[in-house]
Amino acid sequence: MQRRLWYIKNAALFSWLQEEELQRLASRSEMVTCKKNTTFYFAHEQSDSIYLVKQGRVKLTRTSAEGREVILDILAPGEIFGELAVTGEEIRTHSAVAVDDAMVCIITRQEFEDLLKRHPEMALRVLKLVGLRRRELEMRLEDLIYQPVANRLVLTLLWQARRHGARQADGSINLPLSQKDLAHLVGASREAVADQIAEFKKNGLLETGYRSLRLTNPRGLMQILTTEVEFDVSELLDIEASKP
Amino acid sequence: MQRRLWYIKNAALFSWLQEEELQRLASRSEMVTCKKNTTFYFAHEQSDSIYLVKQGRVKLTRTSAEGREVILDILAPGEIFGELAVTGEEIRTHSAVAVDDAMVCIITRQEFEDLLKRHPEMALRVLKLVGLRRRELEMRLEDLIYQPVANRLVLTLLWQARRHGARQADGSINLPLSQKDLAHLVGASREAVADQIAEFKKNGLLETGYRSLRLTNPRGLMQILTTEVEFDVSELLDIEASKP
DNA sequence: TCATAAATGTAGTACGAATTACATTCATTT
DNA sequence: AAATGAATGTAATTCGTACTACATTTATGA
Repeated sequence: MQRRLWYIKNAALFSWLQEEELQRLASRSEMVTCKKNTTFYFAHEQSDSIYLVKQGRVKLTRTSAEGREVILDILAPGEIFGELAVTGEEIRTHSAVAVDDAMVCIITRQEFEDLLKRHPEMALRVLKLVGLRRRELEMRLEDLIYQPVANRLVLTLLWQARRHGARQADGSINLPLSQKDLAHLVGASREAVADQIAEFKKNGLLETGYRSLRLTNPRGLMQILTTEVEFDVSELLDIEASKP
Repeated sequence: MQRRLWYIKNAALFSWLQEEELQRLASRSEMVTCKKNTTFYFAHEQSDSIYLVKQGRVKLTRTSAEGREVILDILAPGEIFGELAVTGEEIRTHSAVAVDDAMVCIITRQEFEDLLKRHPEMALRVLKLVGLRRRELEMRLEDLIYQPVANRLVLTLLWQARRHGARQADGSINLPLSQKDLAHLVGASREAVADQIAEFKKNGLLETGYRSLRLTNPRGLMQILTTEVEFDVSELLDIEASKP
């Protein structure tokens, strides 16, 4: 219970609430452990709860009838999902898979809606969240239409690096991602992604591991874009933004 | 002023407000005419207002640095856009073009935020709107990755038919859309779309006109999908759902 | 009303990326 | 510790669709 409180308090969406509300949420929420690689949130089920990631990473996916997967996002502790339940979504359109052993906190939609009623500011915050994710999607849609796999891959790598990358002392960034997941994030075949990775490796931009990558030269990866693409990606990599 | 009030009252997002609020909105909003094919809302500008379409159709687009266009949506009277301004968007990511001679109503973000504060329920409604559009985007993202142009085109035609199609007495549906716009909605080249249209025409599924299409057999178009795709699209065409 | 620009129709070519097919390496489990 | 399955690396082939290039039709406005 104390841990639950701690986790809720540390989620950006809830941190601003008064102690009393936090207590209430903590006491009314459910805490669940999810073993690595298990799906614990299923599309086509009733959209009746909101989830908060407490430990481990969680992969949000859409799976087509033919079994083809799109990864919408990979969430880190402190992030929430399932929030579409309060936007009129009756039936879930996503599934969620634990990428690592994970822990999530489940808040019923009812409870969350009550919270929204008590704190109108919360609706604003959820609105910002949904809006932000929508803008991200619009960007990906555009890239998907107009960018070749190489560019999309770079964008995805930098995006993921920013969200989950572990910065090493030497400036390289570790990314715990399989090529398959990467492909589903990029919207390309696993092989096409592997080919590109091999290419980048040859050019000294990254090193490969089992279910992981190591970006040894993130800045170099960025160059690939700026020569072929016109938009500003510097915000994707906010590392060492002010170096001599 | 009376007309402004009438228009606002007839927008789903505002219709539930009390007369007093409607009056207030009407008096504080600005009404603007936009000639056909003019852009009147620009990406990269400050996100400082919300728009309501009153007359004509409005095309919402994203344009890349290289000038490539994606059409996010085509709006009809009563629909709003620019609502991302209240989701933390500082700078607009869309542009808006009048497809026909159009009229729009402009509400400042400040005014809209005040409205949100006075009516917490409004935040919920905007949330639903943004959430709905996000879900639509996710669907398109998936289609873009896994569906060939033919299927995406059919889906787009049925989607647009539902939103803007003028049903004729004989059951056919008129779609006022150029092939170029269609291509930008589908996420394909103009030529690829033209080829598919020619194919559908040959099979008696539609007829072509200048800047317009006529779906003579919407149900037949749907068949194309159900044989090759697995998901349920019947909701896209809610016409004659209950026929003998 | 004629000129100009935009939209449409079609065909050929080129290219990117999916698909198919394995061989190899690595992790997990019993 | 061996066995099984997953992840990776790579190559050959096929396929879809973008690109290029016009010819034709239709609208628009000078």
